[in-house]
Amino acid sequence: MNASANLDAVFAALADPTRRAILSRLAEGQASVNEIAAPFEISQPAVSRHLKVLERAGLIERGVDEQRRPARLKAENMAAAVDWLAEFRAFWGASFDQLDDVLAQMKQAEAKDAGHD
Amino acid sequence: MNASANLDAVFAALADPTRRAILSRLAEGQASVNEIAAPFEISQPAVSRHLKVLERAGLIERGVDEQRRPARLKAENMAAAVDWLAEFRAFWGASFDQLDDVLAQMKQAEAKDAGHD
DNA sequence: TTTATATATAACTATTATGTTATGGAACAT
DNA sequence: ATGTTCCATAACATAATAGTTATATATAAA
Repeated sequence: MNASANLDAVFAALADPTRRAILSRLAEGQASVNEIAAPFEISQPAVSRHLKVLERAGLIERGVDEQRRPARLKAENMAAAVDWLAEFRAFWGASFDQLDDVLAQMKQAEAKDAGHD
Repeated sequence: MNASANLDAVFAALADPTRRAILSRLAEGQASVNEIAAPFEISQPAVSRHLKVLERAGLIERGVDEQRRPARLKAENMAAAVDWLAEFRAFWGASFDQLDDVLAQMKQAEAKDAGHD
């Protein structure tokens, strides 16, 4: 609901390398918990909890497939994060005039939940 | 040094609303610790520690001005964060074909430290 | 030299995060 | 019915985070 609290959750979720790796994995397609956990050395419950963090941040969605609870990417909140970071594009050292256009499109496309911090 | 560890620090730093507000403040120009602390209800030591977190994440630099240690924005690592997030632009729901061009420019502009993740 | 200002650090507390192992429960297979 | 697979949750240990107050340090001013 609160945009700032949402950004808290999104950035906090992205701060963990395991969770970023999970998101990269999900960019290739949805996957079950065991499929997601396979490449990591941590336990399955630990992965389940990472998935819960990602879900609370709105970065993934869960589904139902027999016993499985596949996770799939839901990247809109990444756009919100980029949107916040875009405030600082003038400080990135390069010329990002075009980015303004892109962000304008983004705001239009996201006209669903407008307000942002 | 390590790009992934760097992203850990950057995203973790961005996960706190006080720190995001500090960065927004610094986008208007460098400021001393007391100037930065003024709008907040937390103590000065707390602000000093937030600044240390931002500095370790490479998001600010400190200067010297008599007794003051002014902080100023250093946004390159924000670009690194956006760069990572850009992997997922295809999932943002809109068409961001132009973003590819922007990112290409970004990579060129950042030809200083190339490797990411 | 003493005092004031600006900031950092130390010591402490409370909360949150991340991992573990053990176990529970749902859905499927036999 | 029983076992197997898949996942979640409970209970716990440890570490990191974020805040506090008290104090130290550096520079400037009187």
